[in-house]
Amino acid sequence: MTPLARLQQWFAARGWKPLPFQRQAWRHYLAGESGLIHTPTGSGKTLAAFGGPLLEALADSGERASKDKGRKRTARPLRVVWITPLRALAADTTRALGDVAADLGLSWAVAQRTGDASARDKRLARGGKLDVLVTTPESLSLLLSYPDSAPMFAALRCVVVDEWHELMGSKRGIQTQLALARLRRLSPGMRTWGLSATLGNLDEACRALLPPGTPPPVLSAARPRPMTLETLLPADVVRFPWSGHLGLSQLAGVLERLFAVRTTLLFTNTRAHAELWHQALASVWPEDAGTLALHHGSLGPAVRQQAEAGLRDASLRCVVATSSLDLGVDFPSVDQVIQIGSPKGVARLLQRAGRARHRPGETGHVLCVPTHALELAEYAATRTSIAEGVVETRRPPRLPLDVLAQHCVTVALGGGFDDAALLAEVRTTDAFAALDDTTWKRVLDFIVRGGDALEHYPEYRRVVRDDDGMYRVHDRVAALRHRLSIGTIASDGNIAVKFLRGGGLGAVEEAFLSRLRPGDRFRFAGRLLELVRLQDMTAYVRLVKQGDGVVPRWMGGRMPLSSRLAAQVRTTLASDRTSPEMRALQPLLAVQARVSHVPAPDVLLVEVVRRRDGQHVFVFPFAGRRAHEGLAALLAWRLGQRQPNTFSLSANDLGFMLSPQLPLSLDVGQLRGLLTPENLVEDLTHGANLGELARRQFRGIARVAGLLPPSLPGRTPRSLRQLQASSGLLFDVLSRHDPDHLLLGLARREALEEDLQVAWIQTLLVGLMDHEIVLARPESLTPLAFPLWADGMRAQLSTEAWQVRVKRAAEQLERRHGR
DNA sequence: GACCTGCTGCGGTTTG
Repeated sequence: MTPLARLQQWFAARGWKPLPFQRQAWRHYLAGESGLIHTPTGSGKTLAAFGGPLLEALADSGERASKDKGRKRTARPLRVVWITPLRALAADTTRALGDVAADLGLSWAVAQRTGDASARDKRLARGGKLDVLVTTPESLSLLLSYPDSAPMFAALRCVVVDEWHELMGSKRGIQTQLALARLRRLSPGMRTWGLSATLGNLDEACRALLPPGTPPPVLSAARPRPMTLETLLPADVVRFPWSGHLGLSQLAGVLERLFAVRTTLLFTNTRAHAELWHQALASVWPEDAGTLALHHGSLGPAVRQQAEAGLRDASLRCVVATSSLDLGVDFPSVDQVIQIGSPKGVARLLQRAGRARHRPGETGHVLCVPTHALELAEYAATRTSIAEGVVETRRPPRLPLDVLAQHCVTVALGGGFDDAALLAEVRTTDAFAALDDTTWKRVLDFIVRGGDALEHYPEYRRVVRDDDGMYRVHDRVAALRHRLSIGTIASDGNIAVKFLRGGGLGAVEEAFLSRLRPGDRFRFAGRLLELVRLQDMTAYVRLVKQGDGVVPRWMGGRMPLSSRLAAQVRTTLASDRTSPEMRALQPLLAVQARVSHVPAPDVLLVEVVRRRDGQHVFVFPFAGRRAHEGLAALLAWRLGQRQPNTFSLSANDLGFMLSPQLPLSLDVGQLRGLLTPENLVEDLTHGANLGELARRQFRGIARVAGLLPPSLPGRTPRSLRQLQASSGLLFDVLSRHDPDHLLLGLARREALEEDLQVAWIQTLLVGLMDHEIVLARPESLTPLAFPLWADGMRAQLSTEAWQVRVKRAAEQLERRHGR
């Protein structure tokens, strides 16, 4: 039987037929090509990517069987490396790939090599007795840091990178690019196949992943599954909050929908919100409390695994989760997905909606629960974007030299490298294609000597150039420290939360816990806890039955609305009159139109309001929160240059607010002058305090580049304060003695590009040049301005004073608008 | 009567 017939037989035994994109993928694979498989639904992608290697192996084993008849099998080389971003996926994939191979009669050893892999698997991987290796980018780098790994990869046929859309936009993706270049060098015949969800820039995804050359095949799995987006409309939008994010006023409606089906995944945008929603649901939960669970990234593995197991065996009715459940193992028993608050992006909502059960022929569905009125427009805009196939892009970082430095030490450790050869290899990656000779020399100088400012510290002399010209690591301590700090994810300063008798619940930010005193209560992991003592970066707690407690606020990503979605919101506000959300929002938009203007494309709305608490200037570029923060700082700086003044700022996804201490008199002409793209970088550098932003960026960079000592296993982890101190010290030393240091330059560049989004602001300002500016002077806060004003007040006032102010303002508005 | 904007991800030990 031919290999293809064998594989088809395997499909037939399950009542399946190979899908067209799977057959295409196999054909390209057998022709020796690399490519990308793009599957909106995720179904069938594993077999699309794994079928090629299977067919090839089946053909080989047929040949070998006839040649080697009766002879003992010789050692087999590793054939496939499968990279996944999640350990949980590695375990699942290992099982799945092993099963298929075994079914087809291939006596393959399939094992995983991740941090939590079994000792047997690790031995197999290091010992070179494997056919298929499932791993993470970090573990792959670790393997490359061992000198005995090179022969192991010498006959590699294929690398599959799963969930490439997740990796490509981050430094983990860059680490992957560099590792792939290494593998291609060790095994020149190797193919690369990527698996990706829907993405706005598939071409870029290919460039970043695949070897340079002819345009690769990009295969799509069938047509996307139709998806419907439903909004839980508030009973009366006019009385619905104009501001706020938690949305507990919708609790009753949500509860009703929860019990209309068996199992629900309820997504919130922040960990604190997940805790609060879990608490609220638990207080009205009509059945056994054990059927409600919580899942977020600060919870310990045991707590999370319990929730995941409950989803797998369908014993849970509802899990309240954050992005920690966006990806990962599929839970076929989930019937319904609910999204609380803003979806923030098309891709994220699609991803979350896709977590609900896939039944053949059934459309996907997500129920959106607004937390304030304007989110209705976000939902309508998201639906339009989905219908038009507009999905966000992910941009790979350019020339991240910290990752390169780390990779060079890895390669030096894994048998050493020749300067010119490694440079050529590194330049085959998309990220470092433009790396110039000078910078390369400085990277080498950095890992060999520590650079000008650090050359007197022996711990920064990690790599040695030997007499034969090869760069190697000789020092055992340096080797250990390097392996301990491989990877690009920095997460420090968390305090473990543990019960007195063992059991760990997870980790909470140092800044939060260090404010509590023994005896204080807080809510975490869905429980009310009392702090007993704080010791060695661990908080020992005991369970409290009743009472009240604060919920930690974590510091994490900012989750701004994607710029694409923000722009769509403006279009929606201006022109969508038919969606249920926008019909519901009409009364509010009528207020907005009456007292000011409703924003429209090609129009920049500016509102100047005078209140008893001072003057407020609201600007609505609809560009996403990050850009608005930068723009607010820019305008404040430019205004301050004209006349000394002090401003308080606030920004959200739709616009920003400037509240000057001395009132301004603004006209359209002045606004134009303030919004000029000229001198942008310079003004932003001063206005947003780039130095401080760069200093903050530097901590992560220093860690990736190997300048910060890793905390040793089994020892008390270093506190955030210690880390900040050592990275701050380094930053100062370098700034003083080596101001041109390549990592300082990188920190400034990242602060400009990522924190401040200069490129995007530049595009925006150029675009605004031919927008009409509408300057309105409403007598009171408009529906658009209200959330910004409330935010700004919160920053200034205590919680209670803030509540009183917001309430009073809301009441005034209500009277004024005749509600 | 209207309040709770800060996500996710990984990683070492080796000489019994």
